[in-house]
Amino acid sequence: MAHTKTLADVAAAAGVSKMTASRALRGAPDVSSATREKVQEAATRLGYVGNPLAHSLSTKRSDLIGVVVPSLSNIVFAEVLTGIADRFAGTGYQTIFGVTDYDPEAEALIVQNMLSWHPAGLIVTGVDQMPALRMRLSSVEFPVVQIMDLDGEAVDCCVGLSHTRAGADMARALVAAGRRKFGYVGCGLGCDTRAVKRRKGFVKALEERGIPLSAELTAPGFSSVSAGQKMTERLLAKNPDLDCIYYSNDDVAMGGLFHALKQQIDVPDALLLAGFNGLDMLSALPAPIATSHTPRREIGQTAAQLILKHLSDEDDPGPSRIAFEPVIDLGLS
Amino acid sequence: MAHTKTLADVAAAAGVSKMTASRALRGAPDVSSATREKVQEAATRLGYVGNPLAHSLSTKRSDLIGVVVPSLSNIVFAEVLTGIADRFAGTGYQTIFGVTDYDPEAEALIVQNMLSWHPAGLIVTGVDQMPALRMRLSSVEFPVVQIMDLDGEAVDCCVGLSHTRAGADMARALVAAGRRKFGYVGCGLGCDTRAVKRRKGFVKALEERGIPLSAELTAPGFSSVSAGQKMTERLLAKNPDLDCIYYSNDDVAMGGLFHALKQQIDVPDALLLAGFNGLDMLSALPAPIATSHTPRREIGQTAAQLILKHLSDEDDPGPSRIAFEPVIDLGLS
DNA sequence: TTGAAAGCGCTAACAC
DNA sequence: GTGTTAGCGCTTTCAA
Repeated sequence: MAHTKTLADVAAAAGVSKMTASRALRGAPDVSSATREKVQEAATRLGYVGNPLAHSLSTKRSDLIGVVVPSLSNIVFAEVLTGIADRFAGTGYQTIFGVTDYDPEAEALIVQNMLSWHPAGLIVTGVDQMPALRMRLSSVEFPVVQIMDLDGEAVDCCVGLSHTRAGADMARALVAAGRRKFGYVGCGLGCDTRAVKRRKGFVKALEERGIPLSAELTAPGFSSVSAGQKMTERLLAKNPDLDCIYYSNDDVAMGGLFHALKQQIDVPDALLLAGFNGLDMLSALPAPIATSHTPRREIGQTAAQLILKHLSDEDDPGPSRIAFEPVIDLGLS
Repeated sequence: MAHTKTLADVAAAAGVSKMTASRALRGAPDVSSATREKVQEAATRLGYVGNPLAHSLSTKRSDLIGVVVPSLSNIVFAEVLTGIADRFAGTGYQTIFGVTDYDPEAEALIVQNMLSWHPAGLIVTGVDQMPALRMRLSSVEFPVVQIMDLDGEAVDCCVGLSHTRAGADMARALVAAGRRKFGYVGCGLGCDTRAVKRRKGFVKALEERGIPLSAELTAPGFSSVSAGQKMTERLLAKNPDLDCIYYSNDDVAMGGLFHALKQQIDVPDALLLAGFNGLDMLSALPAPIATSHTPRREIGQTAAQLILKHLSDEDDPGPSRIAFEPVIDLGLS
């Protein structure tokens, strides 16, 4: 590509001015269809590709959508991203993304950096940003969507679910299913505020029914199947009489199941395991894991949709708050 | 953000010209340390954030790194992305990414679109791009790294492993472990060229030892645990005498394991299951799955590192080809 | 060591 | 309907 074709080249080739070419290519209303065709023909012939850099600098608005997630090793966020990418595919918007590793300061830095690109919209995970970042976000002039979590105050738009309530709902469902001796196993509660909320809702709902949490084991570090396995082993060694364990998520719960299978523990009759997310994989497991199904992909799509709506609407539709209801599935058929 | 601060503001505040401010901020050599400090002080005081759009337009080179992967629902690519993001964190480069859904035409479109951003580098998955895209890529003036696959001709740099050989190695290891009646189960071979290569290497290595593939079941659609479970059930129903099944990857193999566990099949003694990737999760399973451990994260980091090297070096280091050797683990302790 | 002019490729705002 | 002018915010000349 010796010399990238510019609008000027197209205009020259079509025998019109740069402005007319620009208008024609963007489909502005006031261009005669004759010139429009001339210009389009010239553009395709030259293989003209617009320069979004120049475009954005001129309009002070890029077609970039910033997306910030805490982690990618967790399949859940990968699915959310897929939903986002899905919805933006073919719209001309480009997603740029950042991974915070659950570090609020890293998040602030990443967002700050994204802002310098003058994005058309921003999607960030959760509602628990640092105060400085919240303030910064509330003063931007493009749509901001906070996803996954509804427990807290949103800056602008918000798509997700109440994790506190999800935890409480699960507690009620498990009690209704006859469980009484509860254990809890969690990973990364130091940084995953949503897992903390679920645990809190869970414990509170139990207490409201006069049932204590009999045992608990938490660990720093990211959640993983193997962590779940080891922690379950330790928890059960000290508390063999539990009839139910609530986990910070499905991954950890699967580790618990694998331990139980090895130990020939009767799941779910003797011990019911409950996670969170409703990973597809669960349906294939040799024994059931109770879970709350969350629409990850849909959350991503909805967030993207919301941004598109804000960008297309003449009149700003204002902040929205879209709540999804996780569906509890105890897996007891 | 009423009026975003520009370089002109900083310059004015520091009492110098725009040019001097620009040079000072970029750390150009020929600026007196006195003015440099003045400018830097003014910049931080005003909260100045450079505009990468203008910068890129001017230099005709952005700080964007394009990353194209076939899918995100597969944890493998999420891990590669994590590695890439890791390495670029704090370098000032921004990754923009696209998901092709294993569609070569979508890939061509996405890359074309990325090129218009004048990225500083590009990372694409595999070496099997459409000819038109290959040609396009070979003529760009920034580093291009193809990742994951080494079986084919690279456009520029290449980081990954030979899937053909990985399949063959696994076949040899399984034969050495005494297996003789082989089955194969695979998903999405219509689009996942790397899985196809592994299967091909596997079958060929078996043949070289005079062992045929006794049974095979493939299906369109993306790989998943549940697909693996169902397909294994069907395969074993017709071929109960298999003593080993090779899967297109670990996900599908896990589905197979779950089926076997339900059926009380003795894994691995009666039936050995083999996948590919070496997912962390495998170590927690109640029965072993043979696998080839691939360094996903490391591949991502290496690709990023390669780009950084090309961008920093005065003299172009030229195309590199970095091969990783997957480590086979039969899980038979 | 510093500054002034010109321009990256595009578009908003006016003329014609 | 179409062209002209003047930027967007930065950097690359080149001159001082």
